[in-house]
Amino acid sequence: MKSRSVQPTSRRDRHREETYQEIKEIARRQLAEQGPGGIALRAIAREMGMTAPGLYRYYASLDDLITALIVDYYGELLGALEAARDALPVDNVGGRLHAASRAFRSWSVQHPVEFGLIFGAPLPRYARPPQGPREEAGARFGQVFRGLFTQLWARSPFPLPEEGSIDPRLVTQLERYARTSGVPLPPSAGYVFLACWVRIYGAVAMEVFGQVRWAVPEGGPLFETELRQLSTMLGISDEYESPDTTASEVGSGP
Amino acid sequence: MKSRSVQPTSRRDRHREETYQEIKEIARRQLAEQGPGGIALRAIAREMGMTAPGLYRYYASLDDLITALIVDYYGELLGALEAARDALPVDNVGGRLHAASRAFRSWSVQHPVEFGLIFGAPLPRYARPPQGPREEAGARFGQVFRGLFTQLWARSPFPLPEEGSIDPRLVTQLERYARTSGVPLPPSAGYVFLACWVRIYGAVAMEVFGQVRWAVPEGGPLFETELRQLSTMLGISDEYESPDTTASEVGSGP
DNA sequence: CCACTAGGTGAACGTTGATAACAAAGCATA
DNA sequence: TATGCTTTGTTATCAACGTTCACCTAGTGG
Repeated sequence: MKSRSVQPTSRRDRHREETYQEIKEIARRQLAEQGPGGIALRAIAREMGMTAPGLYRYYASLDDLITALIVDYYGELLGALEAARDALPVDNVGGRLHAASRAFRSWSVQHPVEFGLIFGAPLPRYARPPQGPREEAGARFGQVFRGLFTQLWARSPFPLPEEGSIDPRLVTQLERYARTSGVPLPPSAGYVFLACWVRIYGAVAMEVFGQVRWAVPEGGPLFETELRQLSTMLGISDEYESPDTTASEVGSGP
Repeated sequence: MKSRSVQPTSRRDRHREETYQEIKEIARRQLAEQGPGGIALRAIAREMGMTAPGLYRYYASLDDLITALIVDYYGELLGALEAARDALPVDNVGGRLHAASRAFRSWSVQHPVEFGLIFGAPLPRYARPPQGPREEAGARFGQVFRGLFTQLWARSPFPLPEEGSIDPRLVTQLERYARTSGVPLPPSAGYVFLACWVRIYGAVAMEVFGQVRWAVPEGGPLFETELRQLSTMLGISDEYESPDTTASEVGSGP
């Protein structure tokens, strides 16, 4: 790794980068089409006009490839969230929170398999690396909501549940979290944040995993209602607006 | 299929039933130890002292085996729920609801892989059968909470959100659900039920899938707090009691 | 021009799910 | 009791998988 040259994009390096992208591209299509586990090194190589062992010059194992994919997906989801958030003015914190939440659901519904990879049970043989780019991506992802939430709290504090109604052990945990991660939220506000996230995650996960179909054929309305309830809870119901009806139409897969 | 004999448990039938159980038993251990995807027909056969094709006399495919496992797990989870519920007197609806909810979390935390199989993303190559014993098991599972919830509502109606705050499409969906499934709940009460379930499912899924570890190392306290909040929302906070502290200690996996 | 290395191939190992052809039990009936 | 069908299991085989090794080739840098 002699990073001597100012122009690190040599002819070969560019080709290598292209190959990286091509591999991931094909893996993505396999993932989306065949579901997880449909990612097969040999199939990728075949489609690329290569042989399987050649891929090991790029990824040390299938797990590494999948990890790279997850990181990419995380990044794209993060991008979608930030884009939705930044489409509104900075002072409209409530609107930004709504937009980010909706973006989270939209992306998840449109990428069910990928959602499962990120937020669901770990893949069969796939061992989740404990500390790596994946965890970092997760942290940045959480930061979006955390940031908006703390802004909201700083701007106009919303009513909190009594401390007594929160499990003391949870209070301890939240205090430690606030201390180590530098999030200036009192424990009960931290709990409200967690509770909000639980509802958003729960609603989306249930929809994506087809776990709510027995009651509700399509998850959009439920999510919208949850969002609205949350906004009243956080005192930003004024900034709640029904989404564009055209944007909520999503053809979910089988 | 001549069901002529009154004694269907012939010598062979018993042996066959034993073999069924042995297969599932080994598959369960593989699942728990190796994670999903660790279930391999050949490995099962090897461990049984058989050859792989012989297993096809019992299950038409690996998917069928997994489906059978899921149904079994569903049944056991259901049993745990009912047991926890029935440990309390029938008139203590609130307590029963708490007990069932806690049983749901306990089982899920103690069976993370199995939980993923039931409530998470479908397995790689596994195609979820649209209508079968699995759906039936899911229906019975939901019935536990639905039953308690409707009882609770019939006994002492809790405050409901204004109809106007619920997405009209969701109202329509809930009306249709109440009509087709015979659950005598007004739409807004149906929404409250769904919202409660979203929070319970969300909290448990996040804990099991390790999606909340960044904030909270152990999910018990968060779940308890959620449960308590829900009970206040449903007007049964009087019947809320802190669980036995000894029962909340659960050694979660790596 | 020459040496070195990155990138790719072929063969091989051990694994998987699945099917087809065939043998041996078990069981029931003539 | 003897015959014949059904159930249960085996062997052989196929196609696919991840991964490793030895080898080759083409491009790069000195």
